[in-house]
Amino acid sequence: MGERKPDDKQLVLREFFPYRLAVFSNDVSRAVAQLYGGRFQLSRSEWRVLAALGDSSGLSAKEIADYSTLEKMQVSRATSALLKAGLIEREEDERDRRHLRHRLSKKGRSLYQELIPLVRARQDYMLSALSDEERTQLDELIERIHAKALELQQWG
Amino acid sequence: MGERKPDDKQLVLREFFPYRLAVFSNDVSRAVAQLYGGRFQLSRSEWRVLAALGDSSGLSAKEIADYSTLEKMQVSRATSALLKAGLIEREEDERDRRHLRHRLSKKGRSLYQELIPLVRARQDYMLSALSDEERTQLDELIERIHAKALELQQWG
DNA sequence: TATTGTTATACTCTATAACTATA
DNA sequence: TATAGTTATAGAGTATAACAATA
Repeated sequence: MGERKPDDKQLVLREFFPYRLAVFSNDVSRAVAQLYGGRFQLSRSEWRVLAALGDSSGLSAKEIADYSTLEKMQVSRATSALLKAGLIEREEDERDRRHLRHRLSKKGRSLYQELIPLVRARQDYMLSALSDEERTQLDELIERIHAKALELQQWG
Repeated sequence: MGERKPDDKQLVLREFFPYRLAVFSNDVSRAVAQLYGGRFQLSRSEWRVLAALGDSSGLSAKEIADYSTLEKMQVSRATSALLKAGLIEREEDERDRRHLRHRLSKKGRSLYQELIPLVRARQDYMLSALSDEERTQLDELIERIHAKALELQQWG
């Protein structure tokens, strides 16, 4: 890809995969965050919690964390903020009072229904650069590298 | 890919491209950050500045920013920390004293040369999941989506 | 004892803007 | 006046750990 022969002692940042990927992912995230962060004033954690509850109502904090790849602490902060904003409601699970069951409020559901089509439209616009076949291919390539990355992470 | 038919009113987070990409990119970054963040105690900004100067010596702060996709402010903080740690040196450009020319110190060069092979090895391990052809394909697919993401970002 | 959820702490990242010095 | 770089500030992300309530 370049004027320079890659060797073991040197690294050209713009050709380094983790760097390219981080820049790419940030730009994709920013394109979506402009929506939920702009007019709707949601943080990324809050957006993910809203998306989790829009998809499956009645989740506990831990289930929201699993759904959204957030730490339980981030979920706790996000649910506090969303409660305060009146976008969600919650109540204790009668059968195990350690669990809090969360769901969207009427206001939250209405925001969700306004936001989702906008967010999907941006995703679809970005993916319109690819054919259906290419999208499947991309998914598969990503999954294979992801598995290797998780291996490395676990080895420490 | 799913038990649920995608529609316009609902969104399943784990099937949403920007979310999947963010999780993927974070895991790839973490696999590399374990190296420079662990034994070498570098932040991500510091690692990028080190990589910039290891590749091209004598850069100004602005040139480092352009090279590394960092804000000039992050560069300023990173160079301060790297100076304090004795990993870089700098001096005024004689022809324009607004510019500071940065380079790795002997200690910084030695750290760079120790770090780069480790970092490359992790990249190569992750990419070993793909054939050469697939890597080229992945690069191309990413670039096409990236261009769309930048369009959206600029529109606001 | 283990689990759910909250709170505390500390460091990093991101974004904006004011400020200085040089040109 | 424009540019290079520093500093200040505030909000958000990340990681660890202590803690209370419940099981």
